[in-house]
Amino acid sequence: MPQKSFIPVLRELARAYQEFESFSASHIRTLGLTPSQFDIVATLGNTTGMSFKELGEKTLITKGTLTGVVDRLEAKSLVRRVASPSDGRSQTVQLTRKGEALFARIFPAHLEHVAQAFTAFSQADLDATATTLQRLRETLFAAGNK
Amino acid sequence: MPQKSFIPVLRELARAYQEFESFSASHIRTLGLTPSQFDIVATLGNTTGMSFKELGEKTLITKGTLTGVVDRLEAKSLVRRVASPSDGRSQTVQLTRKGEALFARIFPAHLEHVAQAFTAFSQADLDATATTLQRLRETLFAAGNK
DNA sequence: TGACTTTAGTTCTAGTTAGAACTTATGATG
DNA sequence: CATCATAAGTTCTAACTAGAACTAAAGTCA
Repeated sequence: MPQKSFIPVLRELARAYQEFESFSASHIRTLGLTPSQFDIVATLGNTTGMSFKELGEKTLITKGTLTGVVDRLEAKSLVRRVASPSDGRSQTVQLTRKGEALFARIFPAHLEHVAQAFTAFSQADLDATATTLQRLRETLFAAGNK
Repeated sequence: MPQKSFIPVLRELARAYQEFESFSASHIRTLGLTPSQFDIVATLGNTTGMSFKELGEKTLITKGTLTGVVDRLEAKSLVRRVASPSDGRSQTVQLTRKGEALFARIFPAHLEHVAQAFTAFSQADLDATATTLQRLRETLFAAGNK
């Protein structure tokens, strides 16, 4: 490994991520949700629901946190918990009618908002960037699990 | 902007960042600090101290949060607040003797830990990745401020 | 079947987080 | 100099966060 040249990579990774987060979050808040709540609604949209486990894997929210986020969405009548028929430990989380309506209204709007950030990127740029990030992620994953 | 091809970029960005965070944070916790506390100690190391404003810019921690993090480091006697002589509103945050000793002990150790994640990257890879991330960050920044 | 282990989700804790309102000090402008 | 706007930190609130301990339900295997 060459000296400490990985430090700029980490600095830029953190800055890029936080720049995106703040850009995205400020729009999401105007839609009446927190970023985590939006993630859950967006993930459940156009599905028949999924378990906490699956929802956590897709949104990168750990299970302890997820319980609370789903609680608050349930309090807003946007999602519901349904006991799994096949597994007595498992809950299926689904959008309610109201949740589906919200999803239909805000998800395209948010995508449109985020898309504006990428007007300067060509298709080739996007592909190359995704590939670079994927390699970085895989490297970090391997390091964390060895 | 070409369709929705920016979505994989965002997914990989979030996953890479979180992978790094969890890899880094689990090591930091074994050293007795939280990630935010470590960031502050690492930023203050080998300096004569800096204001909350400067500390916030370097660590990406917003001022409201920073007050609490510094409070807890002060409670551990790792940093101290010193009133700025030139600006009555400003506080300078410095490592104490104990904070400097901690910095000297854990900062190199953590760098070493993180370096292990990058053994598969050549110098050219690192440079290219940093450049890609920098461009992404600048694009997102421009979008957030227009 | 019975004992053991694993898994799904909840609960609890300490800490972080952003944003907004607030206090005090500084700077700018007439 | 007086007024007004800006800037630095603090405080407050609601929510998220990871991790660890816990409960209950499956799965494993002898």
